[in-house]
Amino acid sequence: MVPNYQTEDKVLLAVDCIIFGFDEEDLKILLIKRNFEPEKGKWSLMGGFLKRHENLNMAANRILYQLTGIEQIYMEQLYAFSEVDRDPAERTISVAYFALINIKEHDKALIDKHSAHWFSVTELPDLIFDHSEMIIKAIRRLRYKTSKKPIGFELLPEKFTMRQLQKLYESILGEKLDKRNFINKINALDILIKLEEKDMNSSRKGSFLYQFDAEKYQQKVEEGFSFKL
Amino acid sequence: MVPNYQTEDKVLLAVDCIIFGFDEEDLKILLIKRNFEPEKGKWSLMGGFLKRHENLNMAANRILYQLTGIEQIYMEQLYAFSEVDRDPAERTISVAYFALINIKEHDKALIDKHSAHWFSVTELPDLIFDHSEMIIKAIRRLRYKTSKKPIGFELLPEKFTMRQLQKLYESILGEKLDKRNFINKINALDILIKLEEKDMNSSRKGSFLYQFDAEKYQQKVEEGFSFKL
DNA sequence: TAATTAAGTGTGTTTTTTACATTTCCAAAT
DNA sequence: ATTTGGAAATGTAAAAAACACACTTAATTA
Repeated sequence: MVPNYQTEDKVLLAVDCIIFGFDEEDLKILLIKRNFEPEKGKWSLMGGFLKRHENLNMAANRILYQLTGIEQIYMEQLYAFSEVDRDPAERTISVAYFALINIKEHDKALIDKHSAHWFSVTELPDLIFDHSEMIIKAIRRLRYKTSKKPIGFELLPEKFTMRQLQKLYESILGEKLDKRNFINKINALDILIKLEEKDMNSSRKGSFLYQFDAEKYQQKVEEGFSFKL
Repeated sequence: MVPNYQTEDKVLLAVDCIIFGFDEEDLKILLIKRNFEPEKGKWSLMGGFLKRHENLNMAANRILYQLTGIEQIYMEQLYAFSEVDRDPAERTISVAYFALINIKEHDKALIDKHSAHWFSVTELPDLIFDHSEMIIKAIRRLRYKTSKKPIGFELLPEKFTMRQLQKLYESILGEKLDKRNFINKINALDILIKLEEKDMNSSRKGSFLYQFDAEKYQQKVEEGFSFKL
């Protein structure tokens, strides 16, 4: 009954990261080709082990930095995966994190170094261990969060069009949304700044660019505002 | 870059359980008085260490069984707590679980054995380590779940009155609800069986008893029904 | 200057949520 | 037998939110 710290089993604690990105069209996940055993040559999430001097958030940050070169990444703990045989090499528990990044911002050299590749969430390859399960759970969580808070701006460039934002939401939620209703709802939230600039790539008319207004957002959160999209 | 399983730091992995109960009036949490070091004599969540042959769910079940004597407990993984110094005795990561039980059902002898005690969530004592933080997170999660799925029947006796159910929801959500609207919503869900029996304790008129209809509920879940209360 | 293409915009309808007060039933007291 | 007290039970109208839906505008290119 009384635990004895000395005699208890210790385990390796891994952190695996589901890195979401968005490329104007599809929600994507960054995967690496493992260049080490076990399961060398197969696709997997980027991961690593928790070190003595770190907490899990620090470990996740470190791992994300290793692959993307980005230091301040939006990131959340997802779930601890602990099946006894999940890693055939050794008893390992993995705490999965998911992260949202602007797909254009990361360091290409690091991607190459890790033989990493962006996969659309609708066309994922086979993955090692329980990594597919992790991704399924991450997508579910992202969907939920998206429908409750205006998350997701991390996935877009600093300036974006309403159309891009809508496509992002559509690809996260996996369904088409009505253009007018979407814009009305977003505007009702009142957390975007409409810029004078237009993006002329998508059409002849050009579409206005917007910016996320972090200050207004923060203020609304503090006022206890509840977001639902 | 390439991990070497041999040289990585291993850690103790604990599981701590937030056990919720409901006593007709208040939402409560079951805490134990630690009879071992560190922090002997202080209040804490019931916990234990993950063993070699178990996954985390099994460990949580084992720990819950130890304290309550109940085998099939509703239970969910909450979050992994990993601050480096959270346990002064040794580097320990704790995965918190929360559980919902019928407060009348558990084994009193075990409670005594562990010097356990039910505390109202509004009057919690000081707790060891980061256990208060765990509880705050658990309550937040429970609130969210409650507002989305008709969870919480696990907290009530098999047969209960509408009033009891409403009080349960009120104590989880921390706010008063309108009686008529509550009943209308619950009835709209169509997952309760109204019994002929009445509970005569609460009033002279007596109030009808209800039962949760697990089959109907299951069916609705399969049909993709989404619940919001 | 006509044609093309995506951007931008508003309203009526339906559904959901909320607010709210009176009557009914039973047991206990008289 | 009658009265009384106290919680249980019940429905509707108003407000708010969600949804469906189609035409006009702006700028470029042929």
